[in-house]
Parts: sequence; C-alpha cells; structure tokens
Amino acid sequence: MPLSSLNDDQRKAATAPLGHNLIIASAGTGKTSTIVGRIAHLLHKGVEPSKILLLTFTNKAAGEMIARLERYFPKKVVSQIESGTFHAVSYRWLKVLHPNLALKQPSELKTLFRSIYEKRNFERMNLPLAPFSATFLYEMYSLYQNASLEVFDVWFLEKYPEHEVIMDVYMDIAEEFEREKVDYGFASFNDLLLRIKSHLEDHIIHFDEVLVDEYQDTNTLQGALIDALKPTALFCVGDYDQSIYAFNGANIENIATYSTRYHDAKVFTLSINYRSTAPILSLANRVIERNERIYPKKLVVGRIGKTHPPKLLMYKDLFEQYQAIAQAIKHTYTPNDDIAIIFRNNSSADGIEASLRELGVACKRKGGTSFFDAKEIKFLLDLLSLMVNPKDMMAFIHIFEYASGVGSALAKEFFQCFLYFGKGNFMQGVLYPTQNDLPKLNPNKNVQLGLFDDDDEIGSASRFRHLELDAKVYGHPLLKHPKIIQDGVKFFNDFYSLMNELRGMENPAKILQTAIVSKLYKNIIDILSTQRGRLKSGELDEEKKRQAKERIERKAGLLLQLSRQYRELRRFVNAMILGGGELSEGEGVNLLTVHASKGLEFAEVYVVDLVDGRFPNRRMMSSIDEERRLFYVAVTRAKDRLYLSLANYDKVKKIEYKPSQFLHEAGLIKGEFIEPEAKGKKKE
DNA sequence: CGGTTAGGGGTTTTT
DNA sequence: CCCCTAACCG
Repeated sequence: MPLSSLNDDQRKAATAPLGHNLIIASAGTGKTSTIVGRIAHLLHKGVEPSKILLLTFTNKAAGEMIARLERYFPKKVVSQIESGTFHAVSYRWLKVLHPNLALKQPSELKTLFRSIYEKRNFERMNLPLAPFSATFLYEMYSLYQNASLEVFDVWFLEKYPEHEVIMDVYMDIAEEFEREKVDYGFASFNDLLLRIKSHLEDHIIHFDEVLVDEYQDTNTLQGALIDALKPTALFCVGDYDQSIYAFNGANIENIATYSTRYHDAKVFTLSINYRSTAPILSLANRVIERNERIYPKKLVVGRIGKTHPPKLLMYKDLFEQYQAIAQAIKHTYTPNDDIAIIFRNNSSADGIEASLRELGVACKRKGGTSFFDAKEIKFLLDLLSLMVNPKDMMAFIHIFEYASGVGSALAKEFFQCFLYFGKGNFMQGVLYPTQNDLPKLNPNKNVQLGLFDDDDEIGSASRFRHLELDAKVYGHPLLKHPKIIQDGVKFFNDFYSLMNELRGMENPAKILQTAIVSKLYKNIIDILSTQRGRLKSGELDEEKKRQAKERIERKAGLLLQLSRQYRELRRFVNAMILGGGELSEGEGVNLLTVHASKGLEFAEVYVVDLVDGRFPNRRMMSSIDEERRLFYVAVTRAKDRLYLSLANYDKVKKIEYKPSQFLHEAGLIKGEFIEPEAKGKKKE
C-alpha cells in the first residue's frame, strides 16, 4: 500500500485531517509519494474518487501519479479522479459549456494582437514618449491576466505611470483584442482559467478535497481559481525555493500567507532527501541559503553509500565544452535516459544537440523547436483548425502565406473575399461562391490605389486560362483579385481540391491522411525540404533535401498516429495545442531547460553554460533570487553525479565569459564573486 | 511613396 | 522564431 512505504513525516502529512494543509517539500523529499499516499488515504476513508481534484503543473506529473495509484486501486476507481494541469482541467469543464471552443497558441494570439496594435497610428498622436511595442504590450497583458485580479490599466500604470497618456489606446487595443478573440472563436490559455473562474462564481463544482502540486508556482489567477472552487479541504504541496515562474505571475504570497489566509491551516515539512547524495545536497544548500528564508530549511540526507563529489568542468571555448560533455556521455556507463543536460536558456541546446549527434549519441529535447513548432506540423494543424473553425482567419493566413506572392496582408484579403463570396460562410465561399464579384475591402486603407473600386473590370480571370485547373476554379471569383498571380492560383486550386475532398469527412485520422497525401501538402513538403536542403552557399544539396523530406514525412506520420486516438477533430486539435509542448520525441540523453526539468530526476546531470550573464541571466526581468532558485532546481535534479560546466570564451560570437557567481557561492571557485560593474568592463 | 513581401541576424524561462 | 532592412509592386 502506498502509505506503508512513507516515512513518519510523509505519513503525518498524508493522513492529516481534512482541512487546509500545506506541505513544505524540499527537492527530492518524496513529494509525489506523499500526494499519492494522500489520495490513497482519502480513498481508504471512503471519499468518492470523483470528489478528488488533483491539480499539477504538467500533465505528465498528473499521469505519473495516476499511474502509481493504479498499482493499488482498480483502474475504474482511479480514472474517476479529476486530474491534470489547471489548464487541462479547465478545458475539460469548459468544452462541455462551449463545445466550439478553439484553443490557440500564444504565438498566434500575439500575431492577432499585433495586427490590432498596428491599426493604431501612434505617429499621428504626437505622444510625449514612445509607446510600448506590440510584443511588449501583449506580454504585459498576458502577465497581467495571470498576476492580477484588478483592471488592466490600474495594474499597468502602477508599473509604468508615465504611460498614462497612452493608456486609453492600450486599453482600447486590449478591448478590441478580447472582442476579436470572441469573433474568431479563439481562446487563449489564460481564457481557459478566466472563463472557468467566472463560471464557478455561480456554478459550484464541489470536491471533497482539492490537491495542488507545485504550489509555489501557482499564480494569482490560479490562486483565485482555487478559491472559486471554495474547497472545504485543500492539500497544497510546494517548496518556496523552487519557485521559478515569477515571469508567469507565480505569486509567492500564495504559499507565504497560507497559514494566515486559512485559520485552520496546518503546515507539514518533509525534510529527508532520498534523491541526491550528501555532497550534491550540501552544494545546493550552500547556494540557496543566500536567499532570504521564508521558513527554515533543514535538509536531512536520506541516502547512504558511496558518493561522487560534484565536479566543476571548465573549458576554453563554448564548443569545446559541448564536445567534451558529449564525449564523456558517450563513454559513461549510465544509461542515456538517466542523463540530463540542463541549461538556463534554450540557445544552448542547438550546440549541445549537434555535438551529441556528431558522436552518434541519441538525445531528446523538450520545448525549443519541438515537434509542434515544426512548420510541416503547424501547416497540418492549421488546416485542421480551419476545418473545425472556419472563422479562423489566422490559420488561413498561415496556410496561404506559402503561396508565392502572398503575404499576410494579401492572405487576409483573400479570407475576407471568401467570406464575401459565401455570404459570411467561408467554406461556401471557397467551394460554392454565390457572390461573383469582389468585395470592397479596407475602406480606410489602400484608397489611393483605387483597388476594388470597380468590381468586374480589374484582374480578369482569363489571365489564367492556360493553367490546368479544376473546372470549378476557372470560374471562381477569387481569380478576379488583381493581386493574385499564377502561383497563387495554382495554390488555390490545390487548396480547393483538398477542401472539396474533405467535405463531409469526420474522422480525424482520415481527414489528416487525406491532407497529407494531397497535392497541396506535397507542395509544402517541397518548399520546406528545398529550404532545408540548401547549403550555406545557397546551393541545393539533393541528398540533404531528400533527408529533410524524409524527416517531414516521418513527422507527419507521427501526427497521424496521434490522431488515431481521437474520434472528434476538434478534440484532437485542442489536445495538440494543450498538451503538445509536453510531448518529447525519441529516446536518449535529456536536453532540458531548467524550467522544463522541474519535478524530474536523473542519475547524472550536467548543468552547462554556468557563466555570468547567461546563468544568472543578465537580461533578467526577474531577480537574482529567482535565478538562484533556478540554480537550486537544476542541481537538485541530480541523484548520483553532478557536473557544473562552463566555457570562458565563445569564439563564434567572440564573447568572453566569467564564471557564474553561483559557482563562487557553491565554493567550487575560490573567493567571492565580484560584480562585473565593479571591474568596469566584462573583459579581463 | 506607401505598402508588402522576402530574406538576413539575434534569442529567457511555460501551460 | 521575431525584428529589421532591402527589394518590389502599383
């Protein structure tokens, strides 16, 4: 039974009476076992599994805990437990209320936000200061939604009071952004939480206990969501020293004020670390002790036996570092899956991956240019998005940008044309246009060009008589568009054929299969593999192109595999957006950012690029304390062997580096760290 | 000339 | 991958 394997501290926490319990669990102290034990305890006591809500930071973490419970309880029981990330659970509830919900990637929504921003003519406003960029505003707005329950302008002006003169415009942009999302049928990650939160205000979903993992990283919005559930029993597990999501609004107040917010709060502390060896733990503690303590931390080493002291690896050049690590990994006896290379920012990953590949060492990456960021996958998902949500102009634009001579602006016009041709129905506009003239577009733009003033004379469709087109395409009103050229027409022809073929299909795998073998997609594969087959000189390497093509086809096949589990297209598309980032490809050494490594453990860990400026990050919006917590998280992933590595010089970028201050703090480099400013320059 | 499209250079972290 | 700049079009 899960409870019998717990130590005294863990068992005390896991069997605590129902109420408001906070479990302070330092790295490696058996947090997962305790949560699993807690749920087992609840089930033993007769709590209905469907009345247990388990909120985690990743879906993988939820899956692991559920899998462990299934060893002790019937699957039928365990599957009734409501579990997942805040987002996944919110989505699950929300899709019942709004079956047409279309989840969108943040990057997509950013593009939408920018397009709204760009309609404002800041130059003509004679502003006393430069307005914030669209990107920055979008990011701040997104942060605001996670970090604050106030109105946007109040929160924003507190940070940037000098922007009061422009605040009206910012607010206007934000409001239009919200309206457009509704119009297009889009929902952001934040919207999932926001909408469920407001739904809960008058529709209670009752749970006998709500469990929250990684509580230190919950933000204000998530905190409010927990409150909106009005849980009678709450079981939160976290560690202040591992709070690394300040940039996403993670609110330490949630954990710091727990006992004052709940009068019946009980705090438990788990202090025996079973993961790491004594020297690794003592290094981690030496560093994290420099942060202000919210609660005392005494970590007791639970492991005995032979240990290896953490090792500092210093190299002259960046690539020498990567190659040396790759060599070491090639020759170690530790299984590759149990090795991780951890870095502060993703820019380190490419060089490491290349060095490992060179030696034939397999590796897998999470995040970065992941599977779902690949253009060939995005294209297919955009196609599917457009099928489930024909209002999705963003998806349409991305698809048509592949046609040469068509950029985002023209693609947008095409989309509006189709809507017009189909009297508001996009698919009808594509397949069965009822309106045979061109719409008047952009009344306030392009006036001087005189576009669209005369409906029928310009852009005679007969320009394309000689092309081999579908009979229906010859007479399509889109061909009248003055800016469409031959390539665009061919592209449209392929698009038309595919849409025609897909009409009436419902099975996701069947739809995807049809799309993959379509002429339209073959063309995309060709465009992408040609791009990737080019050498630095610009010459096309046929062999390289062929390999690229193979990789694309393999990826498309993988997506097809994934789609077979779904019966409804919309569910499939949303699932890919919601859980896609967590999927990692292949086997081998784990390449991870510190953030992505949270909650994981490995026998052998390399923390790389430990140089001032990169780790800690100098461009940081967050504090040095948060960077220190990142370092703490990184090193506490290691079970047996820990390597801390850096290079003093990057000969490609010609930058000299100094060792990270954390290496001084860890005692691996003698003497206190001296701030670069104190020396004047970065160079020695 | 204005609006686009196309290609080159630097990158913080996530659901 | 996003921003900037250079070419391109009417």
